[in-house]
Amino acid sequence: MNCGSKKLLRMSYLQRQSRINTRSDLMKELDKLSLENYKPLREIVFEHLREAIITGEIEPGERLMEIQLAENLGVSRTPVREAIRKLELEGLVIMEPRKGVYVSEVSITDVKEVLEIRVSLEGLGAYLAAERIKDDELQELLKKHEELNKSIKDRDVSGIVRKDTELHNIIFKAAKNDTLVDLIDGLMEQVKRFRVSYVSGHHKSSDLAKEHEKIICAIKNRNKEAAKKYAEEHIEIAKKYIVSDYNREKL
Amino acid sequence: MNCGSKKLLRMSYLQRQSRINTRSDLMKELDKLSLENYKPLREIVFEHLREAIITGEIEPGERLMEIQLAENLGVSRTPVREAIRKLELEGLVIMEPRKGVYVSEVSITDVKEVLEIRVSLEGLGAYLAAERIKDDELQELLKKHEELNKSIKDRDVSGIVRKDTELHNIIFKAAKNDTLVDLIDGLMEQVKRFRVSYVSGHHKSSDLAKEHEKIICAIKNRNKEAAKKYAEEHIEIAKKYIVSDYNREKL
DNA sequence: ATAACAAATATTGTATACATATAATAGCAA
DNA sequence: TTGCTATTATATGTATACAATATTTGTTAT
Repeated sequence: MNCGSKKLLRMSYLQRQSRINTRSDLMKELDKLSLENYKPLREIVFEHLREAIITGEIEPGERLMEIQLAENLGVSRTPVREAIRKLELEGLVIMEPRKGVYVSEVSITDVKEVLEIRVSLEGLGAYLAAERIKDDELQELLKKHEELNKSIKDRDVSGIVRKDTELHNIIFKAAKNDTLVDLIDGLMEQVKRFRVSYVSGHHKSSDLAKEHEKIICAIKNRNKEAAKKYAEEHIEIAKKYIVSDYNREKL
Repeated sequence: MNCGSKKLLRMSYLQRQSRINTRSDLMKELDKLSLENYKPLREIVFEHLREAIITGEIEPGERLMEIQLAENLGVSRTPVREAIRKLELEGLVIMEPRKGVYVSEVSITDVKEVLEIRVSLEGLGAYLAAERIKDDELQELLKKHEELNKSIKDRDVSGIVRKDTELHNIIFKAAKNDTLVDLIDGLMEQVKRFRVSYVSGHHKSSDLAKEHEKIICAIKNRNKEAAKKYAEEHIEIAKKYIVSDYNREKL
């Protein structure tokens, strides 16, 4: 595993210079800005490690050693440890006290469980969105839908994945339930780690388009129950493809 | 705020004695046991603080200061900091970098959001339970239901709350989705912090009994859709009572 | 009195030191 | 060899030291 060039992070710490005593208003303003940008090292390390785990750069089962990570990142053990505590609570790593920390494995069972839940939550999101979406959000939704269809037509896979994610995010935002958004985000982390793409290659593009169409129409027509039903169906289908992809790969 | 008698925790650290070189098998066995029981200080601190926050012993908005907490608990800042990182990820505290850590506020909006989600998840739990429950789990469920009804008949409020929680837990266990269990647990923390009891005093006992009856019958009959519907209704009603309790209190 | 600045203080952020436990290795007896 | 103990190395757990920032207090000039 390669965590990037050594001492990469140290700069961001040393950059912070000591106080200048008499300063202009402009300097104060600049200072305030740089403060707003300030992130503790533990945050940087946390995000870095999370990214590395989710993308698979650090593989499941691999051990995370504090000293080694600290040296690679050019920081001390303290921020690394604090970052690891958060990863632990997110379920990305497993701690065995006094033994060490290991990147947790994601089984197909875990993914099935998560998607089972996501079926419900996506249904809820669409239901609430149909109830609460505002006009400008609806416009945004329709626009994103068109963009997605264009990506589908162009067979631009990475574009499809991106636009699809954005589309779902717009719906969740429109549902006006921040807790729901956070919950989904946390859940999907597990799925992302599982190597199959969320938008399966076998999920026929034409079907995908139709499914979205139905959901969006229902939301537009403020038909809550229909929106819920179609959204649930949509994820249910995606789930089936992911599972069958997995089985295919297992052969 | 009083976090208990000073130096309370230090014992658990000092208890761990240095190694005895030649030891019997029995001693090894004892050692293994004490190891399995071993919890890092950060865990103890974490659980302690979480409990204190959930019960309201530490109030929303209150500041958590590392040195003070460490002194009160008789530990150093390190385990306290690591515990706080976890509380932060759970949303129980809010961190402002370089400023401090504050116990997060729980608004009625948050509670509404959580319960909105819980309606869906409880429905999902009952649905899956109806599909997957095993005979012994069903027996356990029926037994708990009787116990709950007894508590209701006796007007034993704390008994009702306890049995109700246990009943719901049995259903979720039967759903065979561990992720779902963890998710619900995390979510309900927020509601518990909100001072209204989850089983509202205004939720008529007779209704409560009927609602449970319907859910359990549906599960028993393996009627998934009905189980889902009744479970959703049940939480929806509870949600209404909690919200109206809140409004009443606000007067 | 009050605003602005400066010094002092308290608190968080980070690094390091020390203690203890686990793992790995080597030596030794049966 | 095999199994045990002793030894060493390495990693984690905890405490403390140091650095930088925020906050409070105090002082001075207006």
